[in-house]
Parts: sequence; structure tokens; C-alpha cells
Amino acid sequence: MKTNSIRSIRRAELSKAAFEAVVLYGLRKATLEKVGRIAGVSKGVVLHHFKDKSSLLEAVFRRSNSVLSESVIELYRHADTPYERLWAIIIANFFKTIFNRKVCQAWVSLMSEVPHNEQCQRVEAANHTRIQSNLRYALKHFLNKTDTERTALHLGMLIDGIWARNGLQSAPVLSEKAISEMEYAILKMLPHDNKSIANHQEARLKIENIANIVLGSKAYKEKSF
Amino acid sequence: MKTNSIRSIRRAELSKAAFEAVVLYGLRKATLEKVGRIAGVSKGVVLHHFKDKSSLLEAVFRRSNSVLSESVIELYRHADTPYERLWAIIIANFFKTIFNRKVCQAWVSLMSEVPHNEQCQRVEAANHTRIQSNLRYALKHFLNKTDTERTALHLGMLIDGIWARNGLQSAPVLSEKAISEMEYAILKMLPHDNKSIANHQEARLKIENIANIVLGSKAYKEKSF
DNA sequence: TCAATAGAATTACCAGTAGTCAGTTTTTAT
DNA sequence: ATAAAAACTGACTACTGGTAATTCTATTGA
Repeated sequence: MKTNSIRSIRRAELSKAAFEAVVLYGLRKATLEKVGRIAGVSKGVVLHHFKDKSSLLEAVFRRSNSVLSESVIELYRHADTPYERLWAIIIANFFKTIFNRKVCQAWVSLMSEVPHNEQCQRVEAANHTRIQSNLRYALKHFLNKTDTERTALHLGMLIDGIWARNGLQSAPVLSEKAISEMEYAILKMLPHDNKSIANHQEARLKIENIANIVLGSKAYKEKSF
Repeated sequence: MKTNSIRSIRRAELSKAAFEAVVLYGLRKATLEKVGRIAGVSKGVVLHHFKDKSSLLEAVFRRSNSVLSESVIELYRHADTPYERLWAIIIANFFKTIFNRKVCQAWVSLMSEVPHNEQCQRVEAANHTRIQSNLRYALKHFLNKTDTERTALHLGMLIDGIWARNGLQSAPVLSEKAISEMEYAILKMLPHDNKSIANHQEARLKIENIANIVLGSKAYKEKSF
């Protein structure tokens, strides 16, 4: 349907504009009129496509989560070994085009919508489940069942923690710093001998190269923030 | 001055009420009138004591940080060994009276104020520095300088991550679960033999007992949330 | 003791802000 | 071509943050 498509295009434009407004003004001061102004339409249009501000923010939240998760999926597709899968998750989460202060600030702002917005809670729950499942699948080749479970949770929270830090702190966290932080954690959590460390480094380099090509591509960037 | 003291009492009451409002309605819907109603006064009074909403939220943010940090300080006072200091930090951060879903939800909500509120940024920076310093001081007996640095950051982000999870997730995170998560991390990060594990368990028990007495006391609770 | 005064609280008010609704234009399907 | 449906507009309401003028209350100093 064309009508349906127009609607979904508008909704996409508007949630992008709303994200922009949150970046610029923060959640509390991102008004519907500012969102409209950024999108080049009147406030009324915003409310024509979203029943209220909460549902607009839900769309923004959903969108930013999917931008991130799509980059994970994209890299995951090219990962052939458990090490590569692990690195795909990490590199995708901290790739330069995505992991920057502005985006992290907006992410932190949007977090605050979750506790009192049931839809956001569902999105967040689904997202968390997916990341955990990805991590478990990558980790289970190295660890027993309970350790896999704990380590997946641990690494997941570390990813969130680094994102939060980058949003809260005045000095930005560099992409390389974040990745090296994750690497340090992995080395501590996973059993390792010389051979596995070599595999691990090799996997990292491979995924980094793929990331530069795939996530750095023009086609990908325009889907991004 | 009595007048000054009245003012500071009012400010404390009002920021407590504002915290309550954020718990009940979320940041976006915690209006000044609701804050006033909770405190049993009119909206005007709120603005008489705080120049605007941002500075009210700053006070709320400052207050919730200090409630938490005071419990750390309180336990820290009773810690005599590095292990005990480490446990003091962990137990204080996840003690039952403080670490519950409502408080964590409010904490997550308040986070979103940070990126666009310079004062909150300063409070958050100071807070982060303090926690890092506590952690470093506890860890430096087990690790070399660079490992101390990394591990302190790592554990700090893990604490934040668990708090965030408890605020975002619909099912609450239990205090014991959070603490056992931290314990697992510590066991992975710190070098350990049988003797150190024994010390470590002993330290944990001691601090837990002290926490039940000190943080569980009536005098302490009324200072709390 | 009691006027002066500073600060606490209330009130009326203003400029936005979310959200509704009735009505108009544009698009789509037949 | 035209009827139906969807996109859009603008005016309106109720509420919110913030200001300012006003009233109330308590201390203080002569």
C-alpha cells in the first residue's frame, strides 16, 4: 500500500527528528513543536502520526535500538567462529559511527522513559534478551553452562555501563578505549592459552576489517543516526 | 541563622518530595505541582526555594547520590582490610533498603537529566571519581597499578550496570543476586588461592553483619529514601 | 512593647506545551 | 470522474514552568 508506506516514511522521519531533538535539547525539553520544526512540519503532523508523546518516544527508542542491533546482525553474518561472533558483538556496539557522545547522551536520556512506559519496557526486554542470546551463543564454546550465563550477563552489563559512562561523562570515551576495556574483561573471563589468544587476536582483526568495510559504507551510514 | 535553617529544611523536604514524584510519575511527568502536593504545599513554594525545575532536580540528584555514598562511607569506616573495604563498597551499593526497583527506576530517570544539566554533570563526575578512588584503594593490594585502574573502572561500571538493569527490567533484581554477580566478577578479576578465598569469605560475612546493624538501624533508615 | 523588616507562602498571571477536534486538502481505488 | 480514505491544518482547551505582586509570619532592635 502506498498510503501505508507514506505513513511509515513519515513516522521514520519524525522519529529521526525526535531523536535529533533529544540529542539537542534533552528529553525534558524536546517539545513536539521542536520535533516538528526539525522535520519541517507543524506540531499537528507529529500528533497525526503518533497518538501522543509517549508513543513518539517509544518509536525513537525502538529505532535507536534497532540501528544498533542491525549493525550487530550485519557483523554477525560475517562471523564464522565463536571468537569472531564475540568480537562482532563488541565491535558493532562500539563502532565509531555509532558510539559517540551525542548518541550515548540521547541513549541515556531515553533510558529514563523506560520505567514508566510499558511499550519501551517491552522493547528494552526484547533487546536485552537478544543481546544475551547472542552473547551466550558466542560464549558457550569457551565456558560451561553456568559460567556462560553469568559471563553473558556480565559482558552485557559492561557494554551498557560503557555506553552510560560515555553519555554521562563530560570527556568522551574513545571507541578504542571502550573496545580495549571489553578485551580486558574477556581475557579475564575466558580461559586462555597461547593458542586461544592468537585465535582471539586474529578474529578481532578480521571483524574490525569487515566492520570498516560494511558499517563504514555509505549505504549503511544513511540508515544510521 | 534560624531562617537559613528553615530554608535548608524546606529544601530537603522538597527534594525528598521531588524524588518521590519521580518515583511515582517518572521524570517527564513529575510536575512542580505534584511535587508541591506531595510535600503538602503549593507549587509556588517549590519555586520560592528552587530557582527552577533544573535546580530542583539537581538537588534531587545530589541527594540520592549522597544517600548512597553515605552508606558506603558508613561501612567503609568499619572495614580494616582491603577485602573488607572491597566488600564495604559492594554491600553498601546493594543493601536491601537502598537497592530496590523503585529507587533504581528513579535513579535511571534522573540519569537523563545529566547530559543537559551542567550541575548534575559535576555531581556525577565527583561521585564517579569518589567511587573509583574507593575501589582503587581497595584493589591496589591485590593488583599492579594498571590492573588496579582497569579493574576499578570495570567494577564501577558493573555496579552501574546492575543498578540500571534493576531500573529498566520489569522483574526486580534481588540484592543477593546482585552481590553474587559482583562476587563472581571479583573472583575472575583478582588473583586468588585457597587462603585468599577464605579471607575473602570471612571479610564478606563481617561486612554483611555490620551492614545489617548499621544500615539497618532506625536512625539510618530515616536518612534514607 | 511594638513598629520595621526579612523571609515564607499564596495568588494571579503569562508564555509555552500536550493533546483534541472540526474542517480542508490531497491521495487512492474503483 | 468520483467516492472514500488518508494527510494535513489551525483553532481551541487544560495544564505546566516560571514571574511578580501581595499577603502572612516571625524575629529583632529601639
